[in-house]
Amino acid sequence: MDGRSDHSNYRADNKVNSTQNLQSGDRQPRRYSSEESRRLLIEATLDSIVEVGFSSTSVSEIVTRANLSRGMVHLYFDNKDALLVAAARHSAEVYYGTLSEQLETAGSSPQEILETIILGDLGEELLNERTIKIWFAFRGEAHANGAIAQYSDTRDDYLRDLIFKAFAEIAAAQKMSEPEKVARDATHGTLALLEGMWTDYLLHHDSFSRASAARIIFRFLSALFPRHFNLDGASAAKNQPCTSS
Amino acid sequence: MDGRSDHSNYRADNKVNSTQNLQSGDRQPRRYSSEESRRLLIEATLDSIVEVGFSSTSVSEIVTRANLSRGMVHLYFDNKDALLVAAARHSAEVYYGTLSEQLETAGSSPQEILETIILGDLGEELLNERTIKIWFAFRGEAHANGAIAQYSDTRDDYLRDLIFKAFAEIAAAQKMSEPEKVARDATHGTLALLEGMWTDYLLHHDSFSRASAARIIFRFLSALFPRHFNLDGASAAKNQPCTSS
DNA sequence: GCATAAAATGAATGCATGTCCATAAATTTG
DNA sequence: CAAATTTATGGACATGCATTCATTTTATGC
Repeated sequence: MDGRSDHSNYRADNKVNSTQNLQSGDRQPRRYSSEESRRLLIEATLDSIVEVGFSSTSVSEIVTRANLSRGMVHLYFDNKDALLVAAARHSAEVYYGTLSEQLETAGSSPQEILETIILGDLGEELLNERTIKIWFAFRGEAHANGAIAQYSDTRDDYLRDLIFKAFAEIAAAQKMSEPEKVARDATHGTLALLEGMWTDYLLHHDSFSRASAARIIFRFLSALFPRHFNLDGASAAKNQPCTSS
Repeated sequence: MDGRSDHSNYRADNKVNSTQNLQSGDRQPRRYSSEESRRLLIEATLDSIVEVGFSSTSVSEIVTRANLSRGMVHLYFDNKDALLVAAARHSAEVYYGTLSEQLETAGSSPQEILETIILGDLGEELLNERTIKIWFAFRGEAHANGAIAQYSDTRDDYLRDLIFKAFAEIAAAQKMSEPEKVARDATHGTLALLEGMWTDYLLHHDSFSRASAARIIFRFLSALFPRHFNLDGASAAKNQPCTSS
C-alpha cells in the first residue's frame, strides 16, 4: 500500500522473533522488556557522550547505538532531556553503588574507611576514561539544566558525613585543639583533593598515575594526622592501635 | 527590486553613521574595526555559554547577543567551531594574564609566590559565576574537540614549574628527606586542591567560601611545611626569616 | 568627489534535529 | 484462537541549525 510495508522486510532481515534465541548476529533481537530497552537507551546515551561528546549526542546518535528505532526514546522517556537526566541519574547511582559495596567489605576503623573511599574513588572501577568523560560532560551542562546538576555531584552529604565522622574520630584521638574544625577542614580538603585528581585525570590522562594521586593525598593526610596515616595510606591502623582509650 | 532593499531601513532605524558619535542608544554603532568585531563575537559566545549553556549556544544566539549580523561569524572566523576555540583561547589568556599581573606585584619569596597563586586562583577576579561556568563548559566538550582541550587547562607547565620551584626551595630550607619528591607531591597536591575548590564552587556555589577554601589549603600546607605556612597563608614569610641560611 | 577597498548585511540553502503518530509486530489475556 | 495489550517501527513534520553569497553601506586613498 504505502511505502511503509518494508517494515516487515527490515524485521526479517535484522531481527528474530524470540527473546530467547537470536540467530543473525547483525542486530540485537527483539527484546520485549521495557526495562531492558530503557537501559539500552541510557547506555547508548552514555556511549554517545563518551565517543562524540554531549553536544553531538542527538536522538539519532542514541537510537543508532542502541539499535532501536527513533520512536523508542519518546516511548520510554518524555523527551530527549528526560533521557539525559535518567542517564545522569544512572551514572550517579553506579558511582554510589560501587563505593557502598567497597565500603561494606572494608574495615570499620576511621582510617580504613577513609582509605577505602580514597582508593575507591581513584580506582579503575570508578575513575576511568569512560566515567571521567561522562562526569565532566554532565557538569559542563549542569548549570543549564537543574535536573542534571542534581546528579552531577559525586560527593553528596552522605559521603561527606562519613568522611567527617572518620576525621572527627581521628582528630579526637590525636587530642588536637579544635578537633571539629580540623575534621571539617580535613573533610573539605580531602574531597577537594579527590575532585582535583579527577580533573587531573581528565586533563592529563597520559601522565596520570593512580598511585601518585593516592600517595599525594596520603602525604597531606599524614602531615595533618601523623599518627594515623603514612604515604601508603592508613597503615597506622594496621600496625598500632590508635583510638585514644 | 528584490525584498532585500529594506537593508537601509534597518540601518536607518538602528544604526548611526559614524564610529565616533553614536546617538540613538538602541543598538551599538557601526564599528569598522575587525578586531573589535572579533572581540564582540568572542564575548557574546562566552555570554551565551554562561547564560544558556554550551549546547544551546548557536550562531543565532551569538550574533543576537553581539548585535551583529549572521554573516559576521563567518567573516571573522572559519566557522562556528573556530569561534568556540577562539573563545576558549581568550579565556585561558585572561586567566594567565590576570595571574601574571598579580604575581608581578607580589613578593619574591617562595611563600609569597605560593600565597599569591592560591589567593589569586580563588579570588573573585579569576573564580566567579561566569568563569566557572565557562571553564566547565569547555572541559565538558574538551574530549570531543582537541583544540578546545588545549585551552581548557588552567594549570599549565609554566605555572606548575613556578609552584614546584617555590616548594623545592621551601623543602630544602626545611631540610626534609627527599626534598624534591616532597616538592613534587606538594605541587601536584596544591594544584589538585585548587582544582577541587573550583569544582566545589561549581557544584556548591551557595555554601562556598573563598576564605574557607584558602584556609583549608593553607592548613594542609602548614601541616607539610609548619615553619613556612599557617592557616592565614604564608605568614611565616612575613614574621620571621625562613631561609635556612 | 570619485574610485576602490573594507566592513557588514540578511535572505536563501540544504541538512539535521526533536517530536509525533499511524501502523505493525509480538505477547498476553480471556 | 480471537481480542486486547504491550512493544516497536520509521516516515512525516516543523523547526532550527551552520553556512554561503549577492548586495549594500561605510571608510579610505587619490
